Amino acid sequence: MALAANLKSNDRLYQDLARSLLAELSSGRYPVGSRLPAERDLALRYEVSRPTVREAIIALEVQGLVEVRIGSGAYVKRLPGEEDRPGFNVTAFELTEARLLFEGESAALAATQVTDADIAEIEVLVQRIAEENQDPNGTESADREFHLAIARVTRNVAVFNAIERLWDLRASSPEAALLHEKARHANVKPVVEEHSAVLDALRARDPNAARAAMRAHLSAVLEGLLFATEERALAAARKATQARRERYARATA
Amino acid sequence: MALAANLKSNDRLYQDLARSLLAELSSGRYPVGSRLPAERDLALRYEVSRPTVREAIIALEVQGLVEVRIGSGAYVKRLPGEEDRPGFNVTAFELTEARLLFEGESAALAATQVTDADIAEIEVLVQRIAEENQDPNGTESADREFHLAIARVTRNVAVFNAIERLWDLRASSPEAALLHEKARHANVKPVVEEHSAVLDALRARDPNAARAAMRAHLSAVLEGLLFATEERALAAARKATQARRERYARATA
DNA sequence: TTCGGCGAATTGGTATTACCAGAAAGTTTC
DNA sequence: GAAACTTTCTGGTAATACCAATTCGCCGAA
Repeated sequence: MALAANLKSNDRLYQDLARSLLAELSSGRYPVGSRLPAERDLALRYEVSRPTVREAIIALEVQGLVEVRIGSGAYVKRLPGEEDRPGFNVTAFELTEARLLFEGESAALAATQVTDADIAEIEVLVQRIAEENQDPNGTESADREFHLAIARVTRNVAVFNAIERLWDLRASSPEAALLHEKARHANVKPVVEEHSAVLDALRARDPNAARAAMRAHLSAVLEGLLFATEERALAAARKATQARRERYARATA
Repeated sequence: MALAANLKSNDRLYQDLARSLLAELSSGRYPVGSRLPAERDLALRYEVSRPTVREAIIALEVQGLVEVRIGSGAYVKRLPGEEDRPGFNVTAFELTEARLLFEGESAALAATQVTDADIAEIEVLVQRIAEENQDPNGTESADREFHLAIARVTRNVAVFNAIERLWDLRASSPEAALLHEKARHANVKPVVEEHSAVLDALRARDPNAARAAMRAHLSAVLEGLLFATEERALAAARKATQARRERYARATA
């Protein structure tokens, strides 16, 4: 099996082969620590030459996915999905808490920098969320765009990138994506209202109001998240986050 | 020239060769857009076989450093030093402003989560700054450790990573490093006092005081930064940042 | 002179074969 | 049963050949 027919053949052979091997890693066929077939065997199986197999394996090696031991074989070092960048495995709660802190300040700074053109752009994004209500993916995208647009208004690349990164982490965390989807379903209207409140604060160029509105919005998201967590019977997780939430709410009240 | 003697030969040949090519890219011999010698030429020059040359080039290609065009050659796509992660070119002002916003919240959250053990650890770090006064690198390192320790106390990995990333960006920005070094020289004692103020707020478990102390500290850093910028006769930059600073100060007053 | 096209030279893409060195497993020997 | 040897398997590297895509110069036509 696994002949040349499996290869897409738009790229070079080694790239196709690397992609195929990547897919096999993702499929769980070769768990971390296991050994890949010998180069000669892979060459036979995929009907390519051994140099081509070596090129594909080197491509995986450079990416840190496999480790080649001379005379022994190529061993799986890391699975494709497991990013090596730190902070990949953050909980949905941590991500949203971080957004609550950072995006609140982002909104406050944005209120001091915002222009009329910015406001017009953000108005469109607020509308889009309401319009794309029917399509879950659509609202997800529009929601992201709204928050990133505000971060962009700060005119601070470091601030923008930090917040964008939080969204990227959320996208790459299956748990977070799942929880947010569950949490958002019944909440599209409140989200629009809360976004509008932030927009109003920006219009008024009032940083404190913008911070408060953004924090109120993300506090609501956090609440929804905890509710969704509870629904999924993650009782243990809820216990920990609940205590934490109360402690933080009590301290900042 | 450039015989096998250039290769370190501890690793596999393709790795040595890739390292040699990387060094040549860094040396500016092959600027972005230029073409590398043909595989056959490289094989002759480095006294290796063409498959080995191909493996090395593929290693560079996977890293996004070169782009191989069939029938044409391998072209330099990106230089080794130039990180492709976004936000690499942020100004020192942007970085410190972002820290002012984010680390203020980090300190506030930390004040709600801090334990006695955390406080003991941070006390040591505050002391180290005063002690390592003579060694610029030492104070730089101790300064970083202090701020990251507080971020760690939040128990929020997303928060910690975001702040750590800001420090990493600062380290990789020559301009920021230079400016901070100039700005810090006469300010070690104030820094220790400001850090102590943050520590006191943590001891009191007072998030609002912690936020205020951290923001005051980073505001002072920002002032020093602007002063250093001025000293370096970056009048134009100062004009932009000055106006920005005033607008933000006026709005949040 | 200029422009278009054709063809040779160059370059990367891939396959084949061969041999070496390190590692692992099996066998023999004590 | 354990140690030493031997066989076998594995990756590392080299050499060669041929194909396909590109490039570029030559040449002829306008």
